[in-house]
Amino acid sequence: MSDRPHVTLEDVARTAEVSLATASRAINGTTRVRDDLRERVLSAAAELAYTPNAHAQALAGASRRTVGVVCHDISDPYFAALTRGAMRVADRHGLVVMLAGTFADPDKELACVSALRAQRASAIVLTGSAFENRSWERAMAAELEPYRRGGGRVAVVTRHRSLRADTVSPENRGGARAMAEAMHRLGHRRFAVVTGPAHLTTVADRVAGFREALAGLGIELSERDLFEGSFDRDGGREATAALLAAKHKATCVLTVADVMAVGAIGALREAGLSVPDDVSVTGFDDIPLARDLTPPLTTVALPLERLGEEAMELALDAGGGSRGRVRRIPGEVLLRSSTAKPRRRRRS
Amino acid sequence: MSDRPHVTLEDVARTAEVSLATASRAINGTTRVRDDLRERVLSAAAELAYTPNAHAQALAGASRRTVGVVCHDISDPYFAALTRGAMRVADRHGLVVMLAGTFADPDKELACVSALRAQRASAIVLTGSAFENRSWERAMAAELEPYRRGGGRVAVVTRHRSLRADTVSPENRGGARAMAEAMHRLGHRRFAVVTGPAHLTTVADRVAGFREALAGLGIELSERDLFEGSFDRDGGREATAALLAAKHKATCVLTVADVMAVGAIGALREAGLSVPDDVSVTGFDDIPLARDLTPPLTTVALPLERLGEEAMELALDAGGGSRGRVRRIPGEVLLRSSTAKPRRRRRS
DNA sequence: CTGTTAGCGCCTTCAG
DNA sequence: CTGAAGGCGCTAACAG
Repeated sequence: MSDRPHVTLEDVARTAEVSLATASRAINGTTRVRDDLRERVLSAAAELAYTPNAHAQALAGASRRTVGVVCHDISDPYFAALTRGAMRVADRHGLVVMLAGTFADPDKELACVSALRAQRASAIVLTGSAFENRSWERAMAAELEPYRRGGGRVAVVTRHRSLRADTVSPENRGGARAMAEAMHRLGHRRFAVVTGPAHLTTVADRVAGFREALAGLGIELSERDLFEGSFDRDGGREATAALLAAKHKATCVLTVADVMAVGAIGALREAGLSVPDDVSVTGFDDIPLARDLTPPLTTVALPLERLGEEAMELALDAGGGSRGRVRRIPGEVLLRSSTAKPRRRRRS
Repeated sequence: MSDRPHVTLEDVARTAEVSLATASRAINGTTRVRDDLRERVLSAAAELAYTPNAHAQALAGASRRTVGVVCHDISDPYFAALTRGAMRVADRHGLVVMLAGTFADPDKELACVSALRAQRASAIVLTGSAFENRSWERAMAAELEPYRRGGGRVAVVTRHRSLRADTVSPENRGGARAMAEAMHRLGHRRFAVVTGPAHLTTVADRVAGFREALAGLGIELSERDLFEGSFDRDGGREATAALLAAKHKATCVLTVADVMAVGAIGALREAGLSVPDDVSVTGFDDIPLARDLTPPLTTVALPLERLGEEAMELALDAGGGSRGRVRRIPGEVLLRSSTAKPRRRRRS
């Protein structure tokens, strides 16, 4: 038809031979419009394959149909599940979500929030761990503050209270504590921790939980019992390789995430050790595939999709008045077969 | 500071005591601006925490910094990996991606494209299987056509040529053929297929590949050898349960996706069968965790992230002239331990 | 009910 | 180099 870059409402109005306003009303159903006119407008719109320009709509102050979700890495099952939950409720509200992946880069995360702010997203959900970094934290708060002042809502999962946003808080520390205690109860006395980057609050909290519980049971976790890797499968693999190289005598390896546990199990196996016969391994999160591993992974189960759903709900629910509702989500220790009583004879 | 809902360029200009135009130029670096003025503008912007309104920018015809990716379900490792690749290249180009999840609902998929169109996304990548459905297909084409006419670019992964978009085409059929042949070569003669919804082109293509290869080897796959479930882990589980209930005598179960294979292995195990000693199981895709399963999954490996990357690259590269470049991506049979030579004695 | 008109916030010719 | 003015597409008051 036309060569115009885009079909606009004006084109539709002209084709239907009505005024701009009438066309707008007919399409949005804002006000009643005489039937025949509406017919004409609608068919003109269909014929021209008209789609309203969301930018113009937003500018004109009508819609705010987009929300943002920012996460570190969508290909991590943890974030995938969270995001799915968040998307589901956004969808239910007829909102489109802009997903921003930061690849765990603090600067990029700031940039994402800025972009979302520019898009005038009506809500932003920050998932995943924050960075234990004062200046970053300040910068993020500085970005969020004006966003909120402009009417934006924000909710976070596992973040510092300092952001003063509604937060969904899985009990990382408590879950870790429970897991360490459960392993102790199973009979383990020599532990090692396979952990991720210490500057991630999630990591820090979980390790703290392990340490706390064990200390309470008379077992000190020293720096030499901690093996750090990236917060993914390969990180788990490498950290465990280091553990093996150090000839650590642990009978139980506590990891801070299921994905790391997967790597850990792989490394242990390659070294000829059996899980759980020689070493027990625990995870954290209960990602979907945890139960399908062999052996099925003992882990601290978190209702991942629900975390995402709740966060989005908080973000969308303008209620709550003063900033800072907190919804705690407990984790549950799931004993599966990657853990067992320690054997008598020491390994290696 | 102000109570205005949003800080605008005008606020910045006023604070800096310059004109709107100068403020704009100083911030965008479009034209040279006297140093002191620029300083003033920039510091005013910083002080007021100014963020340009992306909608206004887009409306004014300047930027088009968003691209869309639509997929069925982000929590499926296949889509997660694809999306990750796509996001990576978008990121590299300084673009924000809007991820739309359709939960495998054709209507929702149409709605997503419409929303992306409204956002004037500069490019749209459709990942994941199309639906084998004439009227849906027409509707999608009708939505895409005007989008393109308006300058929008679109690329698809595994879709019908009928959409006439640039496409990245993993060789589902060829890969399936190769897998079936490999299993035949291993010695298998009795096959069953655990498959997903037949209306997904991906599923259809893969099954066709199995059938084709087997037919060439003198083995007919009848309807009774096909067990259908949803396109995920649980679907694989259920389809396999049905297979077991039917007392199918297959020595090798070909599945159309790794996630389904995971379910299949679980079901087989629960029935007391050993994989691969009693039954061999194959997957398709090579999702990240495939190698970490026990036994590691024999599968048709597809470079998932690259699929996403290439699709986004095609979408972003206005070149290519006439619509319809096709980039074929071969799959590679990866023999791991979920498959083995069939045993002599028949099972069950 | 319907049409006219004034912005929404920004960019970009145009003059100066 | 800087300022004033028009317009991007749409909606929401206003008048008719």
